[in-house]
Amino acid sequence: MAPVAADELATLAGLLADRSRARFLLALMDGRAWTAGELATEAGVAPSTASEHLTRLVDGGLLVERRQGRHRYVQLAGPDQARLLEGLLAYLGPAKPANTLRAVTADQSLRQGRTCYDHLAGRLGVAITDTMTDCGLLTDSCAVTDEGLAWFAGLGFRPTARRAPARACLDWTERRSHLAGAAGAYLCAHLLERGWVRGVGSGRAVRLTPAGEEGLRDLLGVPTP
Amino acid sequence: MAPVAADELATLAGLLADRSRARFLLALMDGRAWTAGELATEAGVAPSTASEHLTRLVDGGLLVERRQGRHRYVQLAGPDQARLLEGLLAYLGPAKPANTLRAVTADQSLRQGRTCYDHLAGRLGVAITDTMTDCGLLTDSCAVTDEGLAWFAGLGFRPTARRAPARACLDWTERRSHLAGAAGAYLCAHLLERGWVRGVGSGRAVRLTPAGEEGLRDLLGVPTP
DNA sequence: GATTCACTTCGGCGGGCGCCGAACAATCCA
DNA sequence: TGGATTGTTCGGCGCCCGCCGAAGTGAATC
Repeated sequence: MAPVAADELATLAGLLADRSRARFLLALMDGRAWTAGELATEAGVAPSTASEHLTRLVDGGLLVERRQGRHRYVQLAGPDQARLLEGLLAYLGPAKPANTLRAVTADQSLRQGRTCYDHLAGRLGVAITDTMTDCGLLTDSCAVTDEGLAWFAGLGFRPTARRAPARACLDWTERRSHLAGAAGAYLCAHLLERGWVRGVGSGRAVRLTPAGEEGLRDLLGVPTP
Repeated sequence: MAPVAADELATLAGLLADRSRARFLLALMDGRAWTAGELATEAGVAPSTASEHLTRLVDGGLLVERRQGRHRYVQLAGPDQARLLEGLLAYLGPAKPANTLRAVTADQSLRQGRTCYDHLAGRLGVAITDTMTDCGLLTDSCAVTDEGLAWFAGLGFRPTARRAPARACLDWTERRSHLAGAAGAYLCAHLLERGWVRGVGSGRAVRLTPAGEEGLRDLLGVPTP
């Protein structure tokens, strides 16, 4: 077969084939920008080591960087890169049971609800997606219906030509699909801004606030997940 | 973040992060079983080298092997593994333009039609999928409609609980979805068996035969792609 | 039973990769 | 201006990995 494709595949995989770089990428799955130092701490390596890794990831196109003062902010390059990682995580399947109390509770809250690059995932994400499907706002495969388009317009969402308004993203803890794409990102940002969803701890875990529970019930008739 | 997930990701990526192993996997994307020797020739490495690579891929769960006499047959472990590779190839995007005549023609026929693990892809695969969608046999997102279920039943297809009857697979040359899953695999096998689709050369490339053109026109009203 | 064939195991070679600490550069703050 | 903070570059260390050829195993063939 075409050796060129094999080389590209091997090169791409090589970028991910390192414990430290993998930890960077997993951390960056929250969609936020991290500084080089934060990532070094996160992965437990020296700043110099992290710096070299980041250069490789940026050169490889997986990350984009923004220099600001004496900080180097780095972020997933875009939805394509997030999708790539999601696909790999979905293949690896649900994380194995954790063995320390701290890890267990962190794991629990992560399963309960989290951000997945720029949209909601975990039980919360799946529950919202299910309810929207029941309401006829989404099709079974997470496409936005006409009714759904009107609903999103009511929230202030305006679809663009550049990015698909909605797509299904396979949830790696629930093994079910949840809403992703531009509409999913908008919804997530909207709920965070309204304070209906709030971050838990420093990671990607999020939870529904009491106000959010009520608000979503009004908006969709969603039961507490 | 959970270091365990990072380690698993890095380990998995490490399996793919080698030119020779990547060539093996790409070759095995045709869904057939290859012998160790064939793969060694394909990748241009010594048999001993290939043997070691195959052991790693089997241990890593990407491949399954079957010993038969003095041959070691090896094959993609299943649809999950094929999906994983499809996802990576889709990220890499359409292959860059080839620069030798032989490569160009091989590339052309591959784009025209090919098997993708166990179903049809390329222009042919997308064209068949599109026509089936137009006929109301599939939804926009490659789910089988009730009408489609009846149509497939007429072909002798019997859905099982173990595998989803249909799903969308992103075509890495067309950048469009085509039909995959159990129904896609059945259709591909069916067309090959009837002689409506035939392999071109030794790779994954396939083309529609005159009989197939006529037969599909009867069955679906499909124009020549 | 001897030969051939497909594959595996082993030893050894070379190269690349990940890691660190030390020195350096750039920026912010007092 | 001087010192603290942040990140980068460089040299060097050690390890792992991919590769090969030679020798070995086991099955098929004659």
